[in-house]
Amino acid sequence: MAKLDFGPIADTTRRAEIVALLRRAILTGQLEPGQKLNELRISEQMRVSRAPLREAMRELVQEGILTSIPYAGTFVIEVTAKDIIDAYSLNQVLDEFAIERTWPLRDQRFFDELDRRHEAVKQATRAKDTTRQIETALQLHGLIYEWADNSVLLETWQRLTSRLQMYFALHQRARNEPVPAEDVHETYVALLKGSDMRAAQRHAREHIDLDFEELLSYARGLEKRASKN
Amino acid sequence: MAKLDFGPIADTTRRAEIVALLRRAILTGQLEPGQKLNELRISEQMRVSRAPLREAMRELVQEGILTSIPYAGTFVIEVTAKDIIDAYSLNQVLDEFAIERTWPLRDQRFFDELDRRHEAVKQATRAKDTTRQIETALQLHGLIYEWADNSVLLETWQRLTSRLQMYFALHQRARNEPVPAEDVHETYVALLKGSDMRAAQRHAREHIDLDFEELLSYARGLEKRASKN
DNA sequence: GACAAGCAGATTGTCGACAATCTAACAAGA
DNA sequence: TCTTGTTAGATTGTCGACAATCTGCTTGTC
Repeated sequence: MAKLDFGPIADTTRRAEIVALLRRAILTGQLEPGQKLNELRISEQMRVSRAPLREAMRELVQEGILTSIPYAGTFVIEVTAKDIIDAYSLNQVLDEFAIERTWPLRDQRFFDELDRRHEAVKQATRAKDTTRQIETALQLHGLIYEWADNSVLLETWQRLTSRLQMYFALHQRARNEPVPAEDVHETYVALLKGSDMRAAQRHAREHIDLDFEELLSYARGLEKRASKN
Repeated sequence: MAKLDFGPIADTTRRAEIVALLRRAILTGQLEPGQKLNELRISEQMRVSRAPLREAMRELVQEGILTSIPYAGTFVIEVTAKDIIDAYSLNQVLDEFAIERTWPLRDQRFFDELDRRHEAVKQATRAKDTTRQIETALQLHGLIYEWADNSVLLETWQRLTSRLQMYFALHQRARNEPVPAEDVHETYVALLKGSDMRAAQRHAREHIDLDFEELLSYARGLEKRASKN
């Protein structure tokens, strides 16, 4: 018997598809922070009744990218500078932990997958597809979490990723300029292939990809704009 | 004008109450791991239609204590030894981080609240109310997360707490014997009041309250029982 | 007896309609 | 003018019924 892994069949509930659609719209910034989601309007656009739509929205609320106020509505979360700082600082700690756990488990398959994802980032960069660039960069970054063999850690990372992706997308949209052409992941990948775990951890802690500094300055801009209202 | 803080009004949707009811039932072990939740039966018992019940269940799925398989049902998550180990090891890392962030923010109000929660644990212990003892112990433990001034960290902790509470409740149920009478939190509280942050972190990392060792041995028992099927 | 097809019951997924609540505009009174 | 009460419209929360899907049993065939 060949050990062929078929994997699970796709979820074919409307709910699951709605979740995917909404999530994508939020994470790419098509739905802006603070924006209200009108159930009737969306359900008509999607040709779906409100029941599965509402269930989908509950999931995204719990996922942390929507927020719900009873009898008032469901809204895309607002993004403050503090949120970004908080998410980033937690991400640093988790990175360190993920690298520590992944380290002894690295094997050829890990290195191959690392290269594959790195290549995907470079390709998206060449194609100037900013949305895809963010996606692939986060997937590259997520490999250490998938490899760390800790399901709770992975879940936590995935929740965090949603927000990070949203933050970066907003940032890109705001500055509205082409993404950096040079490859900022070269060092990261090289360190993960190397033999100095501490160095890899230090790098993760100090220099996150996708220039975090810029993201922060964007966040501070948001803060100022918000305080004026 | 007296600066009286009224705080937000209680959510009075059926959905929110159902969430609370179900969560409590799961975390106290009244609903056992792996058990299926029959929508019709539960909605009749609660005198509620299936719509809000289903929405509540979606929330708990996303919260990580239920799992859903399309057209098959929604089930209480199974608990494996690995889950417990994973949750615990992540908890160690988060504790360290939370202590680091809380440390410079400690003030009189912090110490007062620390004592208050510690007292609550002792009281539950004296009353031999095991469920409440677990709850209060986790609340005591959660103070450093509430104080760390990092919303993402707090959310992560709350998710983790759900599972930890469930694990401990299962453990207590399984061994079915009175809880330890002596106070295991004395050292923890003292260290948090002291001036040696490293020592507090080390304590959190090495000796978690509510004897984790026992919990693990229980988890290993689960593993063995499961492998027999 | 083994096995596939098909049927019946139970359960989940989805729908359309109704009830409860909120918001904003307007009117009445101090 | 400011406050308070009222009302209409829109939106969310909930309900009961129907459709889609799964499960286990029965039946028929070899």
